[in-house]
Amino acid sequence: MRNTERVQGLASVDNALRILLMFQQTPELRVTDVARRLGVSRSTAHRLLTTLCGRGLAVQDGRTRAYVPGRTLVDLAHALSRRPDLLGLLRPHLVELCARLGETISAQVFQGPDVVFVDGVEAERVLKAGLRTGAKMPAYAVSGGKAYLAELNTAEVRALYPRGLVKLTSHTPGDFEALEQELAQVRARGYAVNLEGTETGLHAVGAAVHDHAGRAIAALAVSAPAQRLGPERRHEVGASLIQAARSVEAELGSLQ
Amino acid sequence: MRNTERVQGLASVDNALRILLMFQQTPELRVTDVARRLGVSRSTAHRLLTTLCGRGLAVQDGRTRAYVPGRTLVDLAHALSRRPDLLGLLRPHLVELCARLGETISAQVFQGPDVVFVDGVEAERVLKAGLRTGAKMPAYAVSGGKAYLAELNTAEVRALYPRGLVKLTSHTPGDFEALEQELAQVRARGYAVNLEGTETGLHAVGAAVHDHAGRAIAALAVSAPAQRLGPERRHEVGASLIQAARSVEAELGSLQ
DNA sequence: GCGAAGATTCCTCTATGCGGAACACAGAGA
DNA sequence: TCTCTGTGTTCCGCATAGAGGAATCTTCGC
Repeated sequence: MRNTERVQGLASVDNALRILLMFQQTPELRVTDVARRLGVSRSTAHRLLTTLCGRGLAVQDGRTRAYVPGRTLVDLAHALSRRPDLLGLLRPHLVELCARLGETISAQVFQGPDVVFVDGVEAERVLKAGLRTGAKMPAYAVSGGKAYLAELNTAEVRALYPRGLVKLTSHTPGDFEALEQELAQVRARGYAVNLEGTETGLHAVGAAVHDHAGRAIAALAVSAPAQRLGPERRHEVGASLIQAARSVEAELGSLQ
Repeated sequence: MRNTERVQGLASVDNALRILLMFQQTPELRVTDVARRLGVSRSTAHRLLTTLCGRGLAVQDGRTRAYVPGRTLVDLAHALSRRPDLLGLLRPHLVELCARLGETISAQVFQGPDVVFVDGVEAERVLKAGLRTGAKMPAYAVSGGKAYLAELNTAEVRALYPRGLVKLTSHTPGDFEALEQELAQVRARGYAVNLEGTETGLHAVGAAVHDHAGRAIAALAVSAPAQRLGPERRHEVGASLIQAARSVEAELGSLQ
């Protein structure tokens, strides 16, 4: 495995999933192209493709020998799109916010001490924050996570990190005192900010989304190059995120 | 790997794909359930699920700890469903034929000497032929494949099987003489039949679908228990398949 | 608080997935 | 028609990636 692409979990499985995702941009895939893009041998690429064919997720065109998406893949998608869910509710808001604010926007959900990036829409500028969909990070290092932690009391926050905090950059809060100061500011402002907490040069603003019982269940976050997210802009973005969160919550409420 | 389920290609990849397909019937998956259904250990199931999460194809609900489909999976599906293709054209015909004839219907494409089952709709009766989507079989052993071979000349057919034919059941044609007799009948009738050629007790009828240049590019086939596909019924089904094939061809022609 | 069930982590082991090479196939050009 | 090149497929040997088991952690119900 000489591939330098980030691998999450099982490498063989990850490569097969990447082939599926290639179908979004490339309707027809060739063994040689797949091998090159994955950084694997042709025989490996062939094995992966034939495995996908075995479950009807891909099919080979007998004339051109290229591989195209199989019906089972589309059927799966149709079955899923019939189920409204939180992610489905969030999506149009992500799109609208990205268009209005001109910055990359992401949706995050909480998993114990971490947040997971579950969706996002990328800004269309050349210099922009990229998407982290699928990534998991400590909540205290991410704006959406801070918005969540601000709704817990001190003991609850400490219980999430029994071994203390680990700084990702020099700006990440490194102990509970620093984190509590930040969370107090989040509570006062209504939105959270993250100034180079996960990556140098990157700023972010986040606001929590609540369920009908008032518990934070997700967060909306805008991330951008630091020079584009000064104090005034952050306040403007924060207000937009809070407004969007309230809209999502209203839609969630109407589903109960 | 103690799993007895058919494995196509890489076992680890196949298991991950099966998890994706589980989302069609089961909106939320638990590690323990996935492990049981795949026949693997819980740690393996957990590894597979976290790999899916790494590419945004699944996401874990932080509160319930169950895994649900991720946005990337649905986005992929939506991107694919925006592309009309042969499979897309065939689908409504498969659904209509299945409803009208009351039997399992499948779409097959050709790959050299074989056919691949690329789509299908299963009859709603208790006793019925199952779907073979994803499976590859010798063309001479399958009704859709015979419909295709009937449009080749003798030399072309022989060139596809340089090592001769292999009987799958006692009814599969075992040499070129027997096969040519069958293909002559296909040409006379306009549709192909397969009487227990791949499985004892199973009969099938197939007809080829052509592109604008008149080349067979796919086949529609009805398969059913032998007692339900006597000579008269086969003729009726054959006529319906030919009619549907002509409709698909008209729609294909309108796309040129 | 306790026990049971389920999820996660980590270690060891081996068989599965990998790459390389040979072969098969297809197309283009002479 | 033949040759060459590019691409897809098959097969073999190898070692490491993936699997299972056990310990640990987490959650839930009583």
